[in-house]
Amino acid sequence: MGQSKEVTIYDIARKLNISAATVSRGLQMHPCTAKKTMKKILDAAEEMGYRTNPFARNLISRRTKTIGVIVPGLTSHFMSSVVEGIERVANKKGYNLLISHSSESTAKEADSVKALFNNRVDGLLASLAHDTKDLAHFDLFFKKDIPVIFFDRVLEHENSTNILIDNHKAAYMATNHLISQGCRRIVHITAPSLQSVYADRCSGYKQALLDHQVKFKKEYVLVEDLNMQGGAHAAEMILKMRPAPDGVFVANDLCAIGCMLALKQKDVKIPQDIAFVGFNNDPASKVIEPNLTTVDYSGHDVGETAARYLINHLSGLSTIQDTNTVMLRFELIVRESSTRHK
Amino acid sequence: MGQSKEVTIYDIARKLNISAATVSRGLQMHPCTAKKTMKKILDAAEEMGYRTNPFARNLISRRTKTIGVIVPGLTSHFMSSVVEGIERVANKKGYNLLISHSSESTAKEADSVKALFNNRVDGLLASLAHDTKDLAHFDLFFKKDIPVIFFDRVLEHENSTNILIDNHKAAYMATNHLISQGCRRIVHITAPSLQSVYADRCSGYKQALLDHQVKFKKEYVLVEDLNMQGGAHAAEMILKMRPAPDGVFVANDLCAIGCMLALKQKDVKIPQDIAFVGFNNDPASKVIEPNLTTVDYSGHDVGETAARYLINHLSGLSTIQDTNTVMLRFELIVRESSTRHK
DNA sequence: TTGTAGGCGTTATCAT
DNA sequence: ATGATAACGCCTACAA
Repeated sequence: MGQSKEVTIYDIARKLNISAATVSRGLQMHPCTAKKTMKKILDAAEEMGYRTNPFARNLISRRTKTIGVIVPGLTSHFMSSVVEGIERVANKKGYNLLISHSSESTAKEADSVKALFNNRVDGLLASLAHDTKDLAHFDLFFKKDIPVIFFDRVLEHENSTNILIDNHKAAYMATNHLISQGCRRIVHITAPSLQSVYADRCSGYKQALLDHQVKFKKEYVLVEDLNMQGGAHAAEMILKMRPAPDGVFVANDLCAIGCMLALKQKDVKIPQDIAFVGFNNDPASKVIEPNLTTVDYSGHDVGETAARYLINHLSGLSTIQDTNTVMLRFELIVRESSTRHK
Repeated sequence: MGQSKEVTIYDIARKLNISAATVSRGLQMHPCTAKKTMKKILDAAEEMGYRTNPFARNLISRRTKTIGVIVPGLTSHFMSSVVEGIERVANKKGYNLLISHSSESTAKEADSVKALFNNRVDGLLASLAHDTKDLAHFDLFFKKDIPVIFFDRVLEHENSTNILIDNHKAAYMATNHLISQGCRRIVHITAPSLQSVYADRCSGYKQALLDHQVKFKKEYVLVEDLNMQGGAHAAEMILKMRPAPDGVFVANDLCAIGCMLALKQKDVKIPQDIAFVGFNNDPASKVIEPNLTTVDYSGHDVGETAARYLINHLSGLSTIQDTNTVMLRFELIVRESSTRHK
């Protein structure tokens, strides 16, 4: 619409009676420019409302200063924190973000990959949809050696760097904690997902049982959508089990909460009848009563770390290949939902 | 790093022994291109792994097909829903999103505006930081007639379109509901903010009191940060009030929840002693006990509407000027926290 | 229907 | 230290 024409370096050059080349150098603070001319150029640019045209620049530099981000969804507290973290770092380093969400659909994820590829992002940060079981749709990037970093929801793959926490250990600690509180019939609720996050949490759970001579029963592993509704459904299963379970380790807080609410409605006492541990430290874990014991790790850290790694790599400051997996710290936060004795 | 060289229309032209211009037209499905050559071109493009260079294209078209988004933060369920909505529409229409968050700081907001301006976004969607009290930092856009649409957290201004709900009416209904439940000493918790969202909610509250001959007391209006901590702080104030209030209308769910938790800890009974209504239908409102009555409106709708308006405008399909404010629908969802009689 | 040629705003490589 | 000039990849009159 009313887009008035833009000021170009030629306009500045004309006004100052110098060449466009000099203006270009002045704007970039190129060392071999006379201090005086540089100041004149910068002042004129400011005054005339000049802004550099990123497209002309990118056309030459062949880099877009843009990072693509793919997340399964934005509405979870964890994921939105991650994105905030990414944005903070990217902004500071002068990178733009192209964000898209897959809504947990591999098809959409693939579309996003293609779209971001066509937009020529310099690199990609991604967290996978639940039903994504291989990384074939990322081949566009792998083939061209455009760096891709996966975070949290990752899959093993040689061509990529993964940023996550030690899910096996976290799950081990969570289960361990339940055992130490006296639980012996411990249910595990996990996602219908092929990502290692969930596989690792499940294996940590099993390992803890094993190490304490608590027998693993595969009926105790419930596969549900990891939201409140999935939790409610799991509660129905749990209510039918005989003997009744006395502990639940859930791979996600909201699901745990949905389960707790459903059980409470049936007058099951938490933690006396059954104790709970969740995962992710969602704000709602401090709202549910009793407050939910959970595994805490910072989304901001995940996002910032991922962005920093990628940008360092893009700047040639570091190589990615040598550290294929980055583990961030986490912490088990003990609250009432799992505290059976004082 | 190994960025292999890109295929250009010249490469395709050479291979097919035709001119680059024809290739260009073929790729755009320009009507006056022979069907046969077009097919050849598209096939060759596919086979050679051609992807159009958006920068060369933008350089000519002077449009970036990019929309800037500024939000105060991403971690609230509402805001992340809005962004999801925006992203969905933008994607479908072939627009990219440049997202930044102000962390509720006007200074950062101004930085983002400048950054997005320099990136030449075609338009802007923004929701303001709490302490933003004028739109001067958006002048860059206003002066160049680059469309800006504000949503939810808006400020009155002639140059912009606002997308929100009728906050006055929603607050009126919320307060009304408390009165109908028998509450007469109703506290209102609001933000230390100059946005009309909060002013309108406050005025709706006052109007409802007025219409029911309930006296307005300015001590009943508490200004707090709208998060759980702010709610806990408000609870302290409420506990000191004599006579004790019997209802609270909070401009935000999380704050309401923080307040409820703090009061419950002091053995105040909800809703018997004091009833609650919140705002936004955050998922946590179904976790707190008793479940929180709240005003529901869809973040997805807000985002999709905002994006659609902007894109229609950019496509010249509609004009923005004639409808300066768009009101979306909302609904009061009554739950136990405000239900004093059955 | 297709080809020629010029330009979009920068940057980089030469000279000067 | 500065200036001319040629890319960068695509689009679009205009001509053929």
